[in-house]
Amino acid sequence: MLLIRKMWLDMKSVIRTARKIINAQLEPLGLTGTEGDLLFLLVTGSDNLQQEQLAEQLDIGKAVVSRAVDSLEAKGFVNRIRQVSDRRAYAISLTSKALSNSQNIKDIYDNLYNLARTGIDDDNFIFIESLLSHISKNLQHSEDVNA
Amino acid sequence: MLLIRKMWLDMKSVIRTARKIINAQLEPLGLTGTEGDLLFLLVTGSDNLQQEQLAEQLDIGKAVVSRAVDSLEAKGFVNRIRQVSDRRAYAISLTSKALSNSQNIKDIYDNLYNLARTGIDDDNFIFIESLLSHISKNLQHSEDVNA
DNA sequence: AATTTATAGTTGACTAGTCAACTATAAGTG
DNA sequence: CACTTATAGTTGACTAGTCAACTATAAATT
Repeated sequence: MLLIRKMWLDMKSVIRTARKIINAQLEPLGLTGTEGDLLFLLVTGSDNLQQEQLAEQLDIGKAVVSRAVDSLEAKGFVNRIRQVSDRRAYAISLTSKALSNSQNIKDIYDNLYNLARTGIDDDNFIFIESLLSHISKNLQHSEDVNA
Repeated sequence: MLLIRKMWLDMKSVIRTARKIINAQLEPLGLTGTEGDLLFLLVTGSDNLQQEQLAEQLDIGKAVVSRAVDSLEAKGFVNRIRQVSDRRAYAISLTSKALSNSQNIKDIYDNLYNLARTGIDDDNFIFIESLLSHISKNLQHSEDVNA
């Protein structure tokens, strides 16, 4: 099989399997994968981000963020706080319920990350990331040109 | 930002952007991405595979293959041929319509592959694939254990 | 041969995500 | 200041994919 085809499959597999592992561990908290991603971002030092920023940092569309925040709000993990400086935007702030689960959430993601890089030393990990970033830019650039 | 978080985003971005590029080029042929993936597999030397094998080689569920083959059949690109040796299974065979488009389809995927690896030499490409495969196995193994 | 177990494919219900159209507010320009 | 353009968020329609239940056939076990 073509090497690149295998690379594609491996990337798909990594993302799919990671999603499954995360989902299974978030389930007892009553959270979906996207909701967990969002909370993880907020609990690791970036509380009070706007939805637009969440979308950008998670690399998903703002429609997904809008619905995930709806759901997190309904479940009592976050509040939308209308910004005075820009009345179109909300700051998404963590509730005490979210804070009391924050270590749990961090552990779930940290464990996944540790699992993923088991047996790969730091230099190689940095290297792989730089190559993936390179590939990503290659494709993105062509998208921009043809758009 | 955590390096691994960036790696995740890059992988997601590569897959998403590749999908968009492929979709845009398949559109004039009246094909979706999954249908294109399937035809590409069949035209690059593996005609008459069974659906189960297509699912495995594309790393997608057999439900997706079932529906994509339905659609490809309706569009006249493939035929299902009931196997005498195993009357549960079909061989998926390319029609002349598919064959007359095969170079076009190959070019679409080859161009994407060339674009992706622009500026990355062969050794590094082999290396990145081995690391991705390693990561994929790390995750998969934990899935197996916890299932 | 009859019974159980496994496999190929189909279908329906579901999840995650995209895209485009929309509302409301903000910022830039004549 | 009025007008245009840009931005934050929402919503509905759509796509790609998963999972589990099902049918039909095959293979293994008794």
